Amino acid sequence: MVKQSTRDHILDSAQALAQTRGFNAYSYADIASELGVRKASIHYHFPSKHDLETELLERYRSGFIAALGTIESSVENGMERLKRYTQLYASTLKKNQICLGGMMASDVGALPDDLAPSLKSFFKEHVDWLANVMSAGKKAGELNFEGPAQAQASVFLAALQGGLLIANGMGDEAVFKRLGDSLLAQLQ
Amino acid sequence: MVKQSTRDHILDSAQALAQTRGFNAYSYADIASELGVRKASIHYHFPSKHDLETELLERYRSGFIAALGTIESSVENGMERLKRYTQLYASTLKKNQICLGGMMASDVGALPDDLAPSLKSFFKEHVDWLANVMSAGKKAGELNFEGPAQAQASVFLAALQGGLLIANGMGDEAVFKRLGDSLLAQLQ
DNA sequence: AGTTGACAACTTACTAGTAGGTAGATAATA
DNA sequence: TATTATCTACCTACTAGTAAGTTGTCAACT
Repeated sequence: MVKQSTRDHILDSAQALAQTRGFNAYSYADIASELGVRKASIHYHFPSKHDLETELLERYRSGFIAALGTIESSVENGMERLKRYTQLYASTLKKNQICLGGMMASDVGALPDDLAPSLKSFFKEHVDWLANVMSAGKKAGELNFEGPAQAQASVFLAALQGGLLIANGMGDEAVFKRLGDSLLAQLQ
Repeated sequence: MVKQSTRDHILDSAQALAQTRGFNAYSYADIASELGVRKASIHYHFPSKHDLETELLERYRSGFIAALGTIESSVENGMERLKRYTQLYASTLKKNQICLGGMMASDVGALPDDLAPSLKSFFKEHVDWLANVMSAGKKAGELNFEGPAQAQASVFLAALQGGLLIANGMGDEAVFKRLGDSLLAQLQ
């Protein structure tokens, strides 16, 4: 952890608020009071909320891609890779948060239109990564499923996103744990 | 369609707004202008926004239970019942909306705590209904899956909720269509 | 039949508080 | 001395919510 600038702190705070309360239920005042600075300082770094939102999504996207790279380089087995992927979601849930992408998707009707392409890419990247892992895992005999890997990957992603949503809504971590286990068991 | 009171119109409008923009991104002013009445009229029927939210969820819950009853009484086959269930979600997506329950779950961090029990019951009702359909369908040889029906039902619900979220976020109905097909095919 | 009272549904006109955003002064840093 | 970062102080628009008054309907009393 190198030097954390105010700018980074703002993004961190905004992200936590967005993933907890929703993309449209936090304000510059919330961030300011959390960081102990004035609202105007935040406007200095992010002139409009739209600027902040744009950067938030971009940072989340690239951060997630980095996390996927870490998984690939640290474990070889397909099943193990999927397990690690679900753990990424589980750690979000522990903070009573859902995926920023999922939150944006739910609030897309109240968000500026120009965020949509980036959000679309976010989901596409995840499905593609999962499909690759599944395809390779099947070939290696580590994973077992019928039909195209792409379809299987879509179901997997949707179930995790929905599971995160439901478990968060029910305030019950165990719901997500069981879901993840079932999901992985089906690929055995 | 019997007499639609202003009260019902308010609920309809609020529900549409909540399912489109999010539970915290619509105002009494939005509803008022949509209905052509004054804000104060809405406060007359629902003194606080909390009152409106509570009733919104209750109405949605009981409406959904009624819809599940309709499915049960109109089709016998388990696979057909699940298909009809997924169509309920698909029709929501057509209006660029997601499930009100899913929307609430995403915004639960910014919602009054006393809505939580009702939301929890909402998801529980759905999983239980799906588990019953699946269990009966398996016994009748109409559905095919391994492991407990409850686990299967949880995955099914999570995948549909997540699929709705993702398809809405991507602005692509076909994504949900394919997901529903895969999901049902896996139970064949 | 005509008046009265009560109530439901809705209005206008207002409140205090919060939203995002800006101008201009000031402090820290290179 | 510039530049960067932060501040105070403000603006306008909008938020949920309230008070008090107006309308229409309907039943009870005379």
